[in-house]
Amino acid sequence: MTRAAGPGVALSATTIVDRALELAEREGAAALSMRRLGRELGVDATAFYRHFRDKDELVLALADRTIESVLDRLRDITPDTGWRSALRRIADAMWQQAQEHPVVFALTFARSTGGPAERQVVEIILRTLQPLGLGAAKTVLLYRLFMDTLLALAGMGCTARTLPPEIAEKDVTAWSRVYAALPHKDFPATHKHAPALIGVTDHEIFMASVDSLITYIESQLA
Amino acid sequence: MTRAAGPGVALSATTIVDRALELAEREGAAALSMRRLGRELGVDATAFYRHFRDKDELVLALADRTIESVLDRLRDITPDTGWRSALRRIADAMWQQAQEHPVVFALTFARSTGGPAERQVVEIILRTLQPLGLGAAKTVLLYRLFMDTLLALAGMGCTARTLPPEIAEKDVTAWSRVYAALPHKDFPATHKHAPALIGVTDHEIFMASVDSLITYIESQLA
DNA sequence: ACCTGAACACCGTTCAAGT
DNA sequence: ACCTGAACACCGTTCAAGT
Repeated sequence: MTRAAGPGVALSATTIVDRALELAEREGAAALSMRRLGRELGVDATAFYRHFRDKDELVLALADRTIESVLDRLRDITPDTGWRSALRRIADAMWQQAQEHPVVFALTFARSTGGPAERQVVEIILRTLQPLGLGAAKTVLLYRLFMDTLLALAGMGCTARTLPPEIAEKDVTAWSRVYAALPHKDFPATHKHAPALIGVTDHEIFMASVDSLITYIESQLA
Repeated sequence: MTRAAGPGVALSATTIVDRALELAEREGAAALSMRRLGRELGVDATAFYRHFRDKDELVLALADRTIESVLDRLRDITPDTGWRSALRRIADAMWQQAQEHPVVFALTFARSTGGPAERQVVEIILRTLQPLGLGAAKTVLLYRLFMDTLLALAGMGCTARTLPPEIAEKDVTAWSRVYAALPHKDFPATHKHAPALIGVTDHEIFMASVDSLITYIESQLA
């Protein structure tokens, strides 16, 4: 019989999320189709609809699953952890999530799952900012600034890194092909800085952003 | 005859970009299909392939087209414009681009077009940062930090705003439905701040980010 | 030189039928 | 209660044929 995902393993939401996560990260977002996932699970493509309303619900479930590992990395943050270290640990955990699950991160960084893991992460970050005594309006603005900036930066990086191979190639080489070749005459600044620009890594930028955000929050304390 | 896009208007790359841009922004990314675009232009879906290699090349052409209006808004920046005002004008122009062409912005903010408009914008921003005398390494890092942060923030916003209607609805209401309803007992910080969090706008965040980036660049001058 | 249209190999999703 | 499989309404792209 070819019905189940394995001997004695009944199809369930958890099994589907497990396999879908592995499939997406292994073969890219394009491979995350119902027919492909059904093959992976040994069931018909449409069996899926007994467990999820639609594909988007699965994608959000994948996101919440990857947020669980973020949550694990934040467990040792206590009320005694300084807010700077706490924010750095949160940023680190987001960066790691993006590196480990770039396909799902690219698919969902602009979304809200509303799931259990996401809720807990939100609570932890708000608890970090709350004691700064900035007042409600400033606290929520800085929360959004911090979260949105880092989610967006990491998400943009994952989007670029997980483009279909042919397209990714073209994009990555845009700087070395076109920008490095621009003439000094009309593009003096680009001509001068293109070589160095190619060398800047996403991680450097992300870390500079964390520094910049922490500096900005400090400036708001006065 | 139904061959041409209009009386005397032959099919050309420019005509295709015009119509595709209008179609995408009017009806969303899902409407930007070859068959739909062909109908719009009054030609067969596959006539397109006489003018572009593939759909991705069209998408990048749409991006470069929307960057032209950014360029127009930066024309009055001169060597005499202070770097702070210049960066603010650049940020404003990017924000406007995102508001006017959210669908194309969402599709391409993580990409490099390598096109003529993009090249000129890059040159203008590098010319703004170059005179600060930060040295090559710091100049390129701050260039990437400034550009990537603002592109990513605006792009994430456009992605959220241009989701298919059913999905967008679910996402937008996640905060008001789930977060505002979390109990004080387990989620005291979220319970307290959820109402205010719902009210923070993308534009406030974007402007706070511009402030934060300029402050950070200032701190690097010392 | 450029466009057509059939065709290929895919999508997400619905629904009646099976067990 | 859950899964199957045909079917529907789509995709992007290729290629031989038309003009």
